[in-house]
Amino acid sequence: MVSLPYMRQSHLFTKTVKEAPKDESALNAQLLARGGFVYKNSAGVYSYLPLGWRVIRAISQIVREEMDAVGGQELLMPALHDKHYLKATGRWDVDVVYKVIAGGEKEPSFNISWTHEEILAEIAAKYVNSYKDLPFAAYQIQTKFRHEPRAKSGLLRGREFLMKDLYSFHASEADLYDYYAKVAEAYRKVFVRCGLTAYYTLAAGGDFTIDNTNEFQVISGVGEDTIHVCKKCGYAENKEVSTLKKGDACPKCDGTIEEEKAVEVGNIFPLGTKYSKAFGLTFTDEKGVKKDVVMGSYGIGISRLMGVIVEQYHDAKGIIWPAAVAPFEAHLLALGGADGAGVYHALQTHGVQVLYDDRDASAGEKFADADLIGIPWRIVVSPKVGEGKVEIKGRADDHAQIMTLEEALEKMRKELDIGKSVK
RNA sequence: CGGGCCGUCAUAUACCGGUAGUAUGCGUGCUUUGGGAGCACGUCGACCGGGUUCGAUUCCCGGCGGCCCGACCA
Repeated sequence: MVSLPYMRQSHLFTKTVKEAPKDESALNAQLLARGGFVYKNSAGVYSYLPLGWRVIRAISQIVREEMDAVGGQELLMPALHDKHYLKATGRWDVDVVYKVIAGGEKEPSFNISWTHEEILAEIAAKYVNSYKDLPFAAYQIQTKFRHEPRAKSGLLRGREFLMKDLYSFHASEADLYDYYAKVAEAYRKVFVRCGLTAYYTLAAGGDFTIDNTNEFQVISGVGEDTIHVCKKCGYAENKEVSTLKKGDACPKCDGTIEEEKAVEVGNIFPLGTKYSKAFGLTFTDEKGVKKDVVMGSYGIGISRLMGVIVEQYHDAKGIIWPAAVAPFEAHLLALGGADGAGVYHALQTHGVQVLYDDRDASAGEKFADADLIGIPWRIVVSPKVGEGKVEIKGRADDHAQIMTLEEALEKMRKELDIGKSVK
């Protein structure tokens, strides 16, 4: 069934809760749980409920558009991986890998997906023969499983999470780095569209690559990383590889280096030929010489992004979704016994994604829920507002205005929240 | 994986070695209707296992689960 761009709140099977759950202390998890966006099934394992899934889909759509724009071809790979994949690259015994023991077996013969370099390298080996088959890039949005020793911070570090992973295949390192720069640019666009200020940061590669890599970092007190950043020109280094320190002059401009906690929202890795070699992923070049394909990989944590956005966009009353990722565009409240059905249908006719609070609830409860859920525009119909008029208020605005529906539609069109800048 | 804290109605909490209380929610009815309404009645609870004890939800041990700090990490 297709998820409709409009909904009556009385039909929504989830409810808001007034009090923060005692088993969540991270702000993103508290607000998302209270609003009915997510349900925690285990530590670091969440269900995305109807409202939350709409946000995930909005973020995914932005990511898809930008990946498609740099030639990414979307596919979907399996979550269940035979052990030969990780054995081939020596990663079978990496400790975050969840291994699967089937009924009747003593030893695990599969693992569940923690990353897909091996899977796609093997697939690519079937189709790539010549330099004429290169370059290309493919991506998926899929669930990753990692046995984190300590899941924490709500959606920011889970054991199961949604990730977009893009892999690129090249005839040369030069071509890889050319594409790498294009993906970095695409990532900038993704984060801008999601309303985030993300710093392009030099970092260490970890398990995935031997080279230094680059990460996109959003400054936030809940971050697990520490970056050295010049806020004037946007130059940033992860503290783990940085030779700079707080108070130093920026090496790129006349600004000053600051030290900040940050959340990694994206990363890009030059992989080289490690995975190509393991799976016989070779091509024949113009001179007839057989060579290893050069690979890159590029990740964005989709579910983490939802958590980060909540950390950045909230107030004491609830979430303030940037319009681009909001579950709906408008939240229609019928108060004082008014019937909002007419306005509800009119908004639909004008293509506005609207959640209609038609519940038999008090005004205070509807206002509180609207603030908590955080849809960008709140539209009220009531006897007080008057026949033929609506009251409209942006979630972050202090005051509401009364106008005709046509004027309200115009206002919403004009004042689209297009997000913050990127450095 | 080391350390700390914590498991009580659906939710948030309180008390207690001897009949587990409050608020919210939920149900019914009436009254309400612009910032989580009021009244009445009703409804629902001690994570699991073992030990100590006349008696354990309470104390002890173990398990399981959750959160936090650290290490590690999208």
